[in-house]
Amino acid sequence: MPRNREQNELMRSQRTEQILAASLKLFARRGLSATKISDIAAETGMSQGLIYHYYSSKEEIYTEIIKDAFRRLNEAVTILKNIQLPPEEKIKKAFEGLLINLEKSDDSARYHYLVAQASVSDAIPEGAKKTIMENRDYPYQIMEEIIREGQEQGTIKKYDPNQMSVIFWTTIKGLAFHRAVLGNRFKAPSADILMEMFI
Amino acid sequence: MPRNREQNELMRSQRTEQILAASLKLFARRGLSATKISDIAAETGMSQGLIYHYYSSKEEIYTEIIKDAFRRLNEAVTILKNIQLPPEEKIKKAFEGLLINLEKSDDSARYHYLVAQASVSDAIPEGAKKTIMENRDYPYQIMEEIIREGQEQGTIKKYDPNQMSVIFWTTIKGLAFHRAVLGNRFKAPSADILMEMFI
DNA sequence: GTCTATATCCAGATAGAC
DNA sequence: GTCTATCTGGATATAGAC
Repeated sequence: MPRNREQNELMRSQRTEQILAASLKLFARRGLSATKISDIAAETGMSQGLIYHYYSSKEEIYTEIIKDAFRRLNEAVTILKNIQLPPEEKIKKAFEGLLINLEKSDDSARYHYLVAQASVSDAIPEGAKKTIMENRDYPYQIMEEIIREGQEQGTIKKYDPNQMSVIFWTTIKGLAFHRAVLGNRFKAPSADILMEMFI
Repeated sequence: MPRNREQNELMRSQRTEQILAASLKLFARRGLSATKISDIAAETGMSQGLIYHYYSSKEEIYTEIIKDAFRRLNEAVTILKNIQLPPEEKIKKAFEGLLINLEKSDDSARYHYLVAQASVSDAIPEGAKKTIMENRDYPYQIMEEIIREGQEQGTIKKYDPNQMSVIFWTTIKGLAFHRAVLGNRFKAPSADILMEMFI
């Protein structure tokens, strides 16, 4: 009994989802080059050959995941930028949202950590490198703008806004790290502690 | 003209130094498995064969570097533990010392970042894994003790000391990350911003 | 779409000359 | 101690059957 077009597309998207999810997990834990296609196959329960039916190389999978990571991050950052709240509350909301995600979602921490790793490494595919170059400054810029605005209004401490933005994001990356080490034993710290640096 | 024993030992230690330095740089940037022995050879200017004269495998080099990293870190932490200063000033000194090192020394950031990476990865040699397991809690414990003491004396803010210790170290790791990305364009933030969380 | 079998290539490690 | 040449294993990617 032949499948129709919708069924085929559904299957295809399910398969690619599985591959991407398994690969994210493995790449975050072992890195690109220590992750074997056979690992991805084992993790998804597919054969090695079948992986190649959907992606032409390990690098292509990796690049796809990096793009996904920035899609998610940029979306969240843009929402933050546009939301109607005073600057100091934006920062609080951002911390809280990020920390909650970090605590409850394995994948959230994995994305953060993978991007961090990929940003440092020069042993990554060209496509991934390009995506990183094009996107990496955006979150820092937006946070810096928010901080500047708050400082003008007198609600945010008057340290160098660029430094403060760097601290905001490196704190998150550091915690994502820690989460990656501890797995779901990780308990996110209170956002209040972090907010002491800003208000 | 034959060399005497001291000259041989000097040469040996110079060679191993070179290999370790080059490997630290490469491992931090690309990870263990993406770093080839031929890369290390090229970076040191030695032949591939010569590397094997000093180390029996890539894993052995890696394990050695991880041990070095903890030797240095533990030494610094122990000094901090024993130095005669009130708790809040210990924390300040610790931040300042770590930030200055991060800014001026490539290797300092590399060690931090490499340990972070190694702590997450399960694709590392057994020996390295063991070293990490045995040492990773020590810095967190000491910092937590210092914080507890300061809280009893009323000089440090009264958030959960365990969370505060985690934040202390993850902040450093996050900044080491950032340093690894930016290289020597990195400008360390003021320790005062970070101290806002503690005093 | 999916699997098994296989070709190819490349990195790790060794051998042996100097 | 150092180099070049080589062996070997394992991972990527392909081919072809079902």
